[in-house]
Amino acid sequence: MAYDPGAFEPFAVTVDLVVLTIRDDDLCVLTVERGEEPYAGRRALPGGFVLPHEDLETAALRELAEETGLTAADVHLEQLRTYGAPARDPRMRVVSVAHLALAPDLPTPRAGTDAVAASWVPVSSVESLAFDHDEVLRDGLERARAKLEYSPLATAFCPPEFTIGELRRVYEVVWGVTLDPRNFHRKATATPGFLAATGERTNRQGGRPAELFRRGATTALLPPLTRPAP
Amino acid sequence: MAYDPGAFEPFAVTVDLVVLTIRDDDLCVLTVERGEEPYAGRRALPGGFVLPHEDLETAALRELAEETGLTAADVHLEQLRTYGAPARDPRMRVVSVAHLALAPDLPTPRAGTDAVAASWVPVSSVESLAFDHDEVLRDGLERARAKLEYSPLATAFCPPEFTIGELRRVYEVVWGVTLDPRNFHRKATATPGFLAATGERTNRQGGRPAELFRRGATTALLPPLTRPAP
DNA sequence: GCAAAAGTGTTGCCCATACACCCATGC
DNA sequence: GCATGGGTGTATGGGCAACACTTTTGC
Repeated sequence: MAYDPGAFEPFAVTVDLVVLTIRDDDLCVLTVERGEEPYAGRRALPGGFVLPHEDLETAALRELAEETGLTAADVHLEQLRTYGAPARDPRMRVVSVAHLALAPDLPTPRAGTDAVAASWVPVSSVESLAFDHDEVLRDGLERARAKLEYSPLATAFCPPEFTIGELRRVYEVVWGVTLDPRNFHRKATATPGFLAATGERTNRQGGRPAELFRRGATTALLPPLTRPAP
Repeated sequence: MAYDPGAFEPFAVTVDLVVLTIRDDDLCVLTVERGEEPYAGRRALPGGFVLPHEDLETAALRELAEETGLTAADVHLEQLRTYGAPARDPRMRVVSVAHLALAPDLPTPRAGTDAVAASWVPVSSVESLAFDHDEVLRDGLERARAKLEYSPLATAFCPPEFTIGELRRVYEVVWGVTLDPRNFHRKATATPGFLAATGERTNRQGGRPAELFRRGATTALLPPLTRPAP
């Protein structure tokens, strides 16, 4: 019965990454081009095998660093879901623990070592990824959209200091909606722990200089920022 | 790099189950007693190895049937999270895909084949489960509590036909709160797709006979049933 | 009648929306 | 001045908590 040693089948375990960022007011996902069969030439989500003594999250961070140069301090990373259909990889039995990462737009394109063909693709124009990665991406997007409502996750798309307008654009791009700037401002600043004022101002957006904020200490938004119906 | 065949370490992959039910107005979790080392004599969540050609969800359903006799039609089952710390099992590298199952109270105790020491334990009096199962249980409870708000999941704790009062008691027990019966009734019946009237009545609760409902067709509660603050 | 549970009506408050309006900058 | 984005004030409407009240059973 359970955990009878010796009676188990070996599996390969990988981590796959749904890395999202916002570039030019577009929600983008990191993809790599596959060089070998199966799915040679097709785009896929970045990922790789978990090493023998490595935690799952550590493996995800290592892959993320290899592909983007980003480290744990730069991104939000969380486990998404595990995919283990028997035939999802035609070569062998592979169970993949997918992770979701949210990153601010990178000024430097990429610092990766072996990220030969990695590139950001707007999620609206992604199609036919390798393996079951279309489904993984769908699940990741759904998770990200839902979590913006009740967690301060949107700040993960922003640089360390940001304006309310920049934060609002994150919500608008991820949700694909337009929000009232006045009401959004009131709501965001009124939610306790969401934002921490810096006292600084910037006029990088043009118009009247805006206050700069850092992310606050809370991990949950009470009350939540609700998504408009349709 | 990613998916280089031959360069992977074999892992054991298991499924673990957080099976919740409500017995005597108490939220209970299914546990088994371990017969062998490690953690011999300690209680643990039920689980076991994924078979070579088996889907993860299929494996979870098989384990669930072995322990409880419950089948897919009887329960709500969803993937919870995957646990893969290198030393979580001292014998070998094991990655466990935990699942959350919600079941109505079972009139028949258990129909399992090898469920020697399986038993329901109130979650308030669970302590020191084997492996990392305390953490798994905590995550499962948190998921269940959160999902009652925005999904019709509470009906999974009820028999096929139930009254509003029975449904309300599910919320009260899982959340550990008391709810206003009048407002709950209004809210539950007003949420589109949540409940389907049967036209039948029952007086099994005593007092004025209550209408019987079945679960409705929706998978999301709009608007959600919000949990009271503290 | 009395207790218990189901269900309805009503009221007042809070909060979200919509939008008028003012502020501070670049050009 | 004018355009652009930042930020505040305020009215209106819908939802929800609180609770009075009625209904229908068992004893």
